[in-house]
Amino acid sequence: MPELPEVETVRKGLENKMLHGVVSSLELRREGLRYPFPIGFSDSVVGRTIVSIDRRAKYLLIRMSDGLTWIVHLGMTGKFTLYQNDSELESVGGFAKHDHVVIKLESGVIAIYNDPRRFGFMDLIDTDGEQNHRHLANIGCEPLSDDFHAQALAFELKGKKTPIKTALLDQRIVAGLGNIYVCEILYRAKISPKRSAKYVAGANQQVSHRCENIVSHTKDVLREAIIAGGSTISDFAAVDGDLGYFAHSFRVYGREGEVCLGEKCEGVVKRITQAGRSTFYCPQCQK
DNA sequence: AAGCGAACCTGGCTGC
DNA sequence: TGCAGCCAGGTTCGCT
Repeated sequence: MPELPEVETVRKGLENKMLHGVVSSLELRREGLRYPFPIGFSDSVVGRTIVSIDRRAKYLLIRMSDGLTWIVHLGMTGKFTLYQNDSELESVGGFAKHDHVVIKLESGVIAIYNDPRRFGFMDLIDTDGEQNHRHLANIGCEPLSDDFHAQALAFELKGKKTPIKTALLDQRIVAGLGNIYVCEILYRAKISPKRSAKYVAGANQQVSHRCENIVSHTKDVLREAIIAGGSTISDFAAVDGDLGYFAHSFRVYGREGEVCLGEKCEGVVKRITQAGRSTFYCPQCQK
């Protein structure tokens, strides 16, 4: 389910209840998710302290004592639910279908990872070797960091024939954008998703106003979504990273056949398929 | 080499 | 009520 803002919301929720906690048990209720769990998973984690919880792109990085990092990717349907203690878990009827991983802390807190489609995965790595990890090695810059600016984006897009929609979904170009937010960003930037990346990058030696547009709208959309996620989960009991919190703010995604929300635009939102994914856009105001 | 489509899974919704 | 078909927010693999 989650794109960058949802993963960030989950990160905050876990941090709120689990930071500085010591893992007392790890129960794996199946062999793996998308990939098998790492060998010796439970033994490696039990007894360690959670030192910090970070995020890179859509990856959660749970930093454990003594240089171990626990990587979690939520895939499409991964979520965590947190309970204060055993009795709180029992009060909701215990485990649910697709509860795959159960983390218990010495404080009594329980975190349950649930993932119906099992596109998510978990892995353990040495924190030192993080740059070399197959999933983290080739990821582009964080869109909310100062490194993400118009020149940097133009450099990445330069010479690419692929549509801008597909390019922005490429995690090597920018980290953490997914299908929904890319649609929303291009809508706000008034750029057609069908434009080639190189067209958006513009001519050599100049900073494309289109890239500036995309960068500023990217930061806006992500920040708004993170705020929406954070404000909705007042009590962090469940950290499900559901896009529902921001869904009412979608201006184009999922609005096929509806009138464009743009000022004075009478266009109708269209849905097309690009690289196997649905793209929603307004052919009238996105040029 | 870049750029597609398919594959990995389950569940929810639509239409017959 | 049942069932087939299509869709889903991600990532990787393999073929052109």
